[in-house]
Amino acid sequence: MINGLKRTGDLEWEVPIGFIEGMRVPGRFFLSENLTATLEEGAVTQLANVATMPGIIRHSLAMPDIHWGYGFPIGGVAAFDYDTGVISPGGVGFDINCGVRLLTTPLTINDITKKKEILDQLYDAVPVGVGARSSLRLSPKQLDEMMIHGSTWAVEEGFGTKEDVAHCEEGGSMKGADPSHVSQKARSRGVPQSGTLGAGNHFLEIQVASEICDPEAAKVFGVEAGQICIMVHCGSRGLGHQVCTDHLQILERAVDKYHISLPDRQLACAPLTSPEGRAYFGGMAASANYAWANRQVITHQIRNVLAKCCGIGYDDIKLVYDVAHNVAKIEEHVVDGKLTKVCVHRKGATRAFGPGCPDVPHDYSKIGQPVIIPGSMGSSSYLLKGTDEAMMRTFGSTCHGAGRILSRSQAKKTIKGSQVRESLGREGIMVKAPHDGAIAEEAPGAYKSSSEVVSVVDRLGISRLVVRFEPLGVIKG
DNA sequence: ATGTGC
Repeated sequence: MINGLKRTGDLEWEVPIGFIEGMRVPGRFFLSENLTATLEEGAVTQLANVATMPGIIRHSLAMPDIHWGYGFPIGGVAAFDYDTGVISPGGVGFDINCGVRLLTTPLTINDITKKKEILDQLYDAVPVGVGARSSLRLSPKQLDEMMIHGSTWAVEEGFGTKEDVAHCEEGGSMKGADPSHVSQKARSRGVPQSGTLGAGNHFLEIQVASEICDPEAAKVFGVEAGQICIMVHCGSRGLGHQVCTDHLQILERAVDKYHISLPDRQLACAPLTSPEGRAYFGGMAASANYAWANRQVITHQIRNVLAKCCGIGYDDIKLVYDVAHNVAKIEEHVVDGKLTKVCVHRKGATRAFGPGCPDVPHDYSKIGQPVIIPGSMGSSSYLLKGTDEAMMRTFGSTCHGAGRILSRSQAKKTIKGSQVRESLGREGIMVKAPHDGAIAEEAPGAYKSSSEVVSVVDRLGISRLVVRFEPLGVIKG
């Protein structure tokens, strides 16, 4: 283990104040023995760097899928006091509201006799790849509405049902979205990319619910053993990326203006209550809503394909839930025994609100929020539930996925996409992608084990396992 | 992640 770290529990490590100069709070991260070898020194330094930022509360946190990112580590969670703290695009990531949703179908594995045909049709219906464009032709006014109202806009435009909206984090529509802080350049990227999947680790997968770990919660979430489910992982595409780029530039100047001292330029930030901080929040929330609407439009295309190919009704496909993995939110948490307004940055981390918390849908209120953790290509994905433990220890947060161990370029150098395709094929997993390079970058060997990551958060109790899913067919961007 | 990068 890296020098200077303190083990504080079975699965818990501390980065003590003094690890680097200027830390206001300790860092804390969660890892099992099996995962310690994957820990990068750079990611620990980033965790310590975040601990120097103004207004940070309690700890700079990282989940077991921690890895090196832009400024903040991926897998990072940091809460800042609303009145004295800052907001930082590095704490959210370039893909604002990169997130994932889980759909159930009335089908079982025996009903999937024409898997290739279904995948081909899904591939035709959902544009994938870098720079993918859709056939939607949004007017400037429609794009504004999409950014202000998110999923609600998409459903009003005919891309889903009212029940879908209720089963999204934030109702699929974050308050405070302000399209006036989304540049023309971002808008012009967003229009043709609405309703597209994107590239990298984004995917659309046909899965089967292979293990029910918590029958009561699974029943409430509407998932049964052997059921065919669909998982969609994508974000805000070029629009969110451009919003991040634009505001980083503004916030780099704000750092000097507000006399904020930072160990890394990539932590560019501004006070939450400053005009620059508010502007980023407004643009970020608009991008988050764009992403929720984007996943809703894709859901509509999926429903149409499955209705046609499998003879089921559009309404037979239910949305279990939709979570954000990259976003900053204004929330209230108990700090030193007092309910405190904070801005929680989750970057490659999932909200995991426990039973009875605000924003957990009515029908799930007794169980807690569904938490959706996608696996890397060809590996298991998971449905978990949020817990009281998460509310107390991690500002209601848990992990988001496997976490990379090989960079994209390293993966492409050492792994052949065609071989990955063949070996997955032997396991009965069909892969469709624009080119083999996309498969190599996302090969299972480029990632930590998602099951190990999920087992750590389950053992810690900051979320609890409900269902495990195995992939049958996957579309990669 | 991204109309991909020193």
